[in-house]
Amino acid sequence: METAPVVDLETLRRNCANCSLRQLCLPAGIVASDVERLDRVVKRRKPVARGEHLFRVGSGAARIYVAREGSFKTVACSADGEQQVIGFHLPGELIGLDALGHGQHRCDAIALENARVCEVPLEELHHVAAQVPGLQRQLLRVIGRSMGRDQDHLEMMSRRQANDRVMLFLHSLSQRFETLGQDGSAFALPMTREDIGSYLGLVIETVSRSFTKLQDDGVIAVRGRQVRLLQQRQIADAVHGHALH
Amino acid sequence: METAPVVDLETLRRNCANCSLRQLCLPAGIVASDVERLDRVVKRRKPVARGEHLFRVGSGAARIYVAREGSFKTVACSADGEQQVIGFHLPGELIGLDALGHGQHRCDAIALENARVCEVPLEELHHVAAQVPGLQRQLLRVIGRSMGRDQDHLEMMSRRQANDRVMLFLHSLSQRFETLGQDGSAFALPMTREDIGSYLGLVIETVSRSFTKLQDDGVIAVRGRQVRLLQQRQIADAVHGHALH
DNA sequence: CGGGAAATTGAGTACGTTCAACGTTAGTGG
DNA sequence: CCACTAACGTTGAACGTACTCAATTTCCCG
Repeated sequence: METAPVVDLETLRRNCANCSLRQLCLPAGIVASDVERLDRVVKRRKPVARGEHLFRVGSGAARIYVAREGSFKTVACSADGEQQVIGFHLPGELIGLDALGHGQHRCDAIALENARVCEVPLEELHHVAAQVPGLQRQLLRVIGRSMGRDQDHLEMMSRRQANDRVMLFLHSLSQRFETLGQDGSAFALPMTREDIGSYLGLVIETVSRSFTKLQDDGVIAVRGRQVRLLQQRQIADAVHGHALH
Repeated sequence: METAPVVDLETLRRNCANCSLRQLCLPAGIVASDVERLDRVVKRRKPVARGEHLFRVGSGAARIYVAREGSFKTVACSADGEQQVIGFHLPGELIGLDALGHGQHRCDAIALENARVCEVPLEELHHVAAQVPGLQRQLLRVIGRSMGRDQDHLEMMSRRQANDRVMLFLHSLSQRFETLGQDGSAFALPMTREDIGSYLGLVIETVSRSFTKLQDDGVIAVRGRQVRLLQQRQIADAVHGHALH
């Protein structure tokens, strides 16, 4: 138990109105009084440790989550136990939308680092959204952005050359870090090479070789999980299909 | 121009309450009086001819569409003009969600056959959804199903073997036809081999060879676009990862 | 019936996978 | 604080599958 003043500070620091992700999250574009109503249905969950599951395949979809600190991966499991990483979720990005369709999660969500999430009960969100017109729109916008990232993923998978896939991947991450107000040209990968390989449909060795190749070509600098994009122009060109050969 | 009685029949046949797709579409689970309110904002569009665009990259996202008769493909265009089929849309399935995120369509939508769509202005849908709680939920369910199909697509792309991709593709189509109340074990592909190849990340020759191989193995029977699934068990096994070797 | 697109088939090549060995990093306990 | 260990990552050589290029056949629509 804590004394009253401390609780207040904690509350203040933690609610939507004061969240650094506010612009990216559900409250964006909603007037202060309505943010308060939204805030009341958002549960702050205790931290999720690295490697811990946020939810699992088959569990009900009573809530959606927003990564608040730390990033997550979602992993689809075939019946035979083969796994595939289908998404990475940086702070401000929604997790758990996969269950909207049939009420059951189709994938596992696992924390890539020690993380923290906001938890939004769907039923209560519906109630608030019905009363706050802007929230409904914003919910669809956020869902739409999530679908856009899925489409980006698909575009990566459709590239024939492993190098192109990796460049697209780095470009996508770069943009998302910049959206978070961080440096998009130098960042730490929160995931392993194995995760990247699974996400891109490549084996780990190929990912490793691609990183090495891109470094040799002077396009990026890699050291472990630390990455710097040296020739953003070249990467952007590859993204737009003007291949380098 | 038509005489009054004919118009009435047309109207009756065309509105949501009498649509054969009702169970799959936005009205599902909404009481009759509310269906009427939804119905009032749904515009029936004049038929879309085979090969015609429903919308194009960059156009605003004022509306979403539901395929009513005939199917569609959505095609993403890289800046260099390279195209990739990112989705097929059978009757009852939503088209145009790709613009929810940023208000602009990221792909072209093209009719694969002479088709007909329902057109739903987003702004008006928001209004009705705010008043009809069930509609909001149903909209999210339909969106969720659409995301589920995207995830299925991704799972196809992640398969290493071309045969597996094609089998997953046929399985997915089969299920969707059955949802429509049609025969899931024998159907006509609405799209070309080229479309299939683009969708699966394979060249057209590989798609052709896979069809031939699957036919030689007795798994399917193909003749042009007419397909029959002979060993659904084997296909289901492949889908679940128990490869055939 | 003719023309053009769609689909099939064949041979050679390129790229990523597989299998295997080695290096490196980070987290743990003595 | 350092040694130890296991997970993570890199590099190399041989192989296999899908791609490329090219020729031919089938199908569909006017």
